[in-house]
Amino acid sequence: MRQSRLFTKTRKEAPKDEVSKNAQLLIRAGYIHKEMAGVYSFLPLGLRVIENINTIIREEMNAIGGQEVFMSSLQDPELWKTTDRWSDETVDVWFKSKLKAGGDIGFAWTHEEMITRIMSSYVRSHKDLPFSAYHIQNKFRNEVRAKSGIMRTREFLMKDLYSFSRTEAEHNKFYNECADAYMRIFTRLGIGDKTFKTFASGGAFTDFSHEFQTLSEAGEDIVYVNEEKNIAVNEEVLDDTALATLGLTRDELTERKSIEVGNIFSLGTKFSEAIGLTYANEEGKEIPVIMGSYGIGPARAMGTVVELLSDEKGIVWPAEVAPFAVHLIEIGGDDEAVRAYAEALYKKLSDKGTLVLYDDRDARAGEKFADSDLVGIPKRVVVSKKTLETGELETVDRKTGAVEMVSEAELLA
RNA sequence: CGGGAUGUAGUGUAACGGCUAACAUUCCCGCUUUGGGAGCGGGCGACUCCGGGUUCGAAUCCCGGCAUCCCGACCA
Repeated sequence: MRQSRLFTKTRKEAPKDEVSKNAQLLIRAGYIHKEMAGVYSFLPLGLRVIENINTIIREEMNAIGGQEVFMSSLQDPELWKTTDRWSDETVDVWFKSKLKAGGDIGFAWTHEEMITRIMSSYVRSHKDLPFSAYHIQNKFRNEVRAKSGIMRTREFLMKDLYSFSRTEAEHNKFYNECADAYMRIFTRLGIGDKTFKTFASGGAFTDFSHEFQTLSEAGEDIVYVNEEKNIAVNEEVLDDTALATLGLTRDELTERKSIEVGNIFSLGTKFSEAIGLTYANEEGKEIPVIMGSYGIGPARAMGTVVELLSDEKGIVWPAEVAPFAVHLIEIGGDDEAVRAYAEALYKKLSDKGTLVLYDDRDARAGEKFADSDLVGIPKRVVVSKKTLETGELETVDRKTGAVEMVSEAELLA
C-alpha cells in the first residue's frame, strides 16, 4: 500500500474527548473513527488489525474443531421469550425495534438462544455429539455508560463459540481444550504473559466460570493474582469459601486492575431444556444437550494490545497483529535514484508476498519517522541517499529501536 | 441511572457583556530546505452544539434541550 494513497492521516494531537490511551493512539494513527459515544468505525489500518486478530482466533478455534457459522444480528422475540430473556426488566441491555409488518425485533447482545435453536434442527442422536460452532459477529448492548475507547462499546465485535456435549466429562474436556486455545490466542496477540485464566462467578451450574484477565491499569475489573503460581481470582468471587476451594490464602494474592479479554463458562442444560435441544441416547431416550459458551472480543483485544504494548512514541504491534509487516520509508524521494530504488524494493517485497506500507509521500524525514513510530509497524526499512551510498538498507525494530544495516539480498531472503 | 465537568475553523486552544471571533496546527499556493513532526511569505477554513430569554449589544449572563468525557452504580 502506498501511504500517499492511504486516505487516513495521522494527527499530532488526540481529540479532547478521548482520554483512554487505546482510543487516543488508534485515532491519531488513523486506525479507527469515532461515531458516537461507544461506537467506532474501523478504517483501513484498523480493519487489517481486526482481521489479523480474527485470523488468529479462527485458527485456534478451528484447531479444536470449532465450525464457523455466521448468525444474524436480528433476533426473534418469540425465541427469547422461551428463556425469559426478552423483557427489558430481565435484560436491560437490549436494543429493540419494530417491524413495519408488525411485531418487535431485537438486536443480538448474545447468540445463545439462536444457536441452540439452530442446533435443535440438526442434533438427533448421541452420534451427532459432541461438536462446537462459533461465529464472529457484532453484538449490540445498550450500555448506560460507554467508556475507555474501544474497550466498552455499544456495538462491538465478538467471537462466541458454543460447545455441545453429552456428558459432564465430555463437556469438561472441551472446556479445558478451549481454555488452552484461549491462552494460545492471547500469547499470539502478545499479551499472554499478562493474561491470566481467572476464577469468576460460575452461575447455577458450576462453582466457577473462567475469565481471561489481562493485567492493566486501564482495566475496569479487579482481580487477585499470584503471578508465580499463574492463578487469579476475580474480586467478585473472592471469599473464604472460594479461597478454601482453590487452596489459596489471601496474603499470597495481589490486587490488580485488569481487562477482561475473554470468558468461558458452562451453560449446563439451561438453554437446551428451554429451547428443546435434545438427543436420543443409546436407549432411545431424549436427553438435553450440555452446552458451554466461550467469548472473545477482537476489538477489545485490539485495545488491550495497544494499552499494554505501546510506548511514548506510539503503537507497537506484535508481528501477527500488525497491519503491515514492513514500513518502507524513502527519504529524499525527489532524488531520482532514491525514488527508483525505493519503488523497485517496494515491488520486490510485494512480489515476495510481504505486506508493505510504502511511505512514498513528499514529506520530510522527521515527519515520516514520527508517523512510522505512531503507526507501529514492526519493521522499518529506510531507503535514502545514504543507504544507496553504503549499498545497505537500514532496518529499525519498532519495539526495541535496534538499528541494523542489511543487504537487499538479506532483506529479501 | 446518581454526581461532576465540558461544548468556539478538520484538530488543539484563546477571547472583560462591546472593533471584522484570535493563536497554533492541518490544508492550498510560492520560495527556500531535505535523516527525527524545518524556515519565510501569502491564502482557504466558524450561523461560537441547538432552541428560547435578558440586554442598546451575548461566544460570554439566564432557562430548556442535545452531545461528549470523568467518578460511581450497572455490566454470566
